[in-house]
Amino acid sequence: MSEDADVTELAKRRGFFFAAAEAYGGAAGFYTFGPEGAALKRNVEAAWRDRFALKEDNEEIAAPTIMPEPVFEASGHLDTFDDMLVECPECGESHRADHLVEGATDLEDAEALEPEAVADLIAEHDLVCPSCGAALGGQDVEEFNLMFETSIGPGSGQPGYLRPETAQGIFVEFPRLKEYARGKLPFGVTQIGPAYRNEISPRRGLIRVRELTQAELETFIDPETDEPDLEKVADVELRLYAAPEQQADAPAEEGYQELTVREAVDEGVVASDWIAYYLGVAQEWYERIGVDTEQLRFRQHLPGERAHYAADCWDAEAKIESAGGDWIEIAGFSTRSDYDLSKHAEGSGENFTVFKQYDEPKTVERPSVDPDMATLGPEFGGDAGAVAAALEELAERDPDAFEAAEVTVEVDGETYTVDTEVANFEIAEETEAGEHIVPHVIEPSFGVDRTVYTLIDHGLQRDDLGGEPRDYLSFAPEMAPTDVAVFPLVSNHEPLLDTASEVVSTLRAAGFDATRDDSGSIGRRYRRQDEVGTPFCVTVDRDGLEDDPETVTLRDRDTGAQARIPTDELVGQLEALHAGETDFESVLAQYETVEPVDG
RNA sequence: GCGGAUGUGGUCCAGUGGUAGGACAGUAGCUUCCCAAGCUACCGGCCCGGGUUCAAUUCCCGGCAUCCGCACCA
Repeated sequence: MSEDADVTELAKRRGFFFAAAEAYGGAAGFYTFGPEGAALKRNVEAAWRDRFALKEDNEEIAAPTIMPEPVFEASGHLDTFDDMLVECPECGESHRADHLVEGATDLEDAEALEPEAVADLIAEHDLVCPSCGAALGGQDVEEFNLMFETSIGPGSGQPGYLRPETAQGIFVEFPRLKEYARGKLPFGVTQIGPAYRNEISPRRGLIRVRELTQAELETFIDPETDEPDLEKVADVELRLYAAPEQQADAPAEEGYQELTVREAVDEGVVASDWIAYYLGVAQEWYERIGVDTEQLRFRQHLPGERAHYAADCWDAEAKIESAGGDWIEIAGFSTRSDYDLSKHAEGSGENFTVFKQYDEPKTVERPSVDPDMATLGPEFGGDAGAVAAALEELAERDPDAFEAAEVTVEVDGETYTVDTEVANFEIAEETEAGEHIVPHVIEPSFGVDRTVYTLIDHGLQRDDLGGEPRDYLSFAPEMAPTDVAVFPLVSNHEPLLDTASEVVSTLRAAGFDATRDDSGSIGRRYRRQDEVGTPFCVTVDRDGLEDDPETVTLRDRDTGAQARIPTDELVGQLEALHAGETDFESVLAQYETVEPVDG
């Protein structure tokens, strides 16, 4: 992170990201990732997949981005994604109409009303503009649905929406996913992909966009028995900014609590063990991918801030210098309870439960009747069915009634008397092996684009090297768009060109994303790679060709230091560096170093 | 959506009622054996639409986009 370097300018010039469809004037809130940015994003996604799917033993799916309307009716997005705004005729400010009404009346869910009804309420209660005090009565209440609507199929078709979060694609498929998990909790399902929000006013480049990439994990648990393996992250240090501290009238820094995951749980700062667990996993992951942990914190949502589904929620926030030093949300960790699965069960009528086996089967006595319809039919005619049903109901409610010789039931005000024998009453012993429960959901949800932006912002450095200022991106080797660049020291000497080509081929065969550059001076080529964050450069020079065995120089991006290493040891060293098994210090200690010449 | 500012080669900027220049970047060549060197040449631009005008990149209107503030950000 560097104050005078411009992230947006670098991103455009070097192909990280830029406004989409600029040739046609563009559309706000849409960005294209250029070659460097797309590679960086791929690496972020791969690292996330490795940590949150592979290492956690969760399964990844790929659901459609468009779903039919009932999905979002059930999920609550159709209602709560609708913001009702009213504009002040005097000062022109817009306010949440539903919030104004809720503040002035007993209504708690004004959002569920029609806009016209809300406008009427505003007039009825003589509500005024909170900013300037002008009367708002008679102003139109406008509705903004933040979901992109489309229609499925020809003609008027079936209404559908682009998903506002990837999560719903997991929730609606729960009946299948639980089968795949063989009905056993806990299990987790991940998804990485785009989500769409028709923001009223996209701003600040990549930070608020209309199409974003989410990486989400839905962990399905039995809230009564399932515990996370807290030990794995118990000692990870977190910077926590809890709700009470945010409400205190003090600078943010004073409200921070630096606690380990274990301490956060023991002291009750983070109420849910599951959330604490994922905060720890996330902290480690952020360190791994190169987020500056000095610019990272976990902030608890204030009670009024939570999403419609969330019981408790913490955000990971990164401080972004290029966004004016603001803290921006880069991930959210929510306890969604059984909200989503219950809503989809209700909306679809399908089974969104899992069967929870008891440790010991329970034996219960269940009274039942099996009325002899051959007797009841002739006796009561068309009412026989209803009488049978009434007997069943009576058996559950009052089994003792069947101890008499006759039982009486009432159907539609009429009393029927039945011989107890005809009812075939008995008390059966039934064994219950378990019960059907709706799992609860713990959701870590990451914004991939914002993470990419954070890596660029935190990684961008400016220093002096060789007596000249330079900008470079200090990406972790695992994240860098290009793994290694190979240069012939000069471009007018055939053997150097040939050897450089061979080295590139060898590196590519070993799985590296290697690039080659022989245009311009060696210094210029180093700077080009520095600016896109390539961690290592290999230079083929004439001295090296004369060595036995042949050598090349290997340069470290951050320091410019160089080691002369045998060409056939290059792949091994780079693999170790890339995997974080060694660092450049060790490489320098192991080989002859090359003194850079200033100027 | 409101208010303000802005929109000129790839990038950052200057400038003009008679269609425009710099710096950096890029390409080719020469040079060059380790950190944005030099020389030569080249490539490349007035956001879009309408209006005023003999003539608009310039002035006016509208649109789109970007930045800042307000609101919004489930």
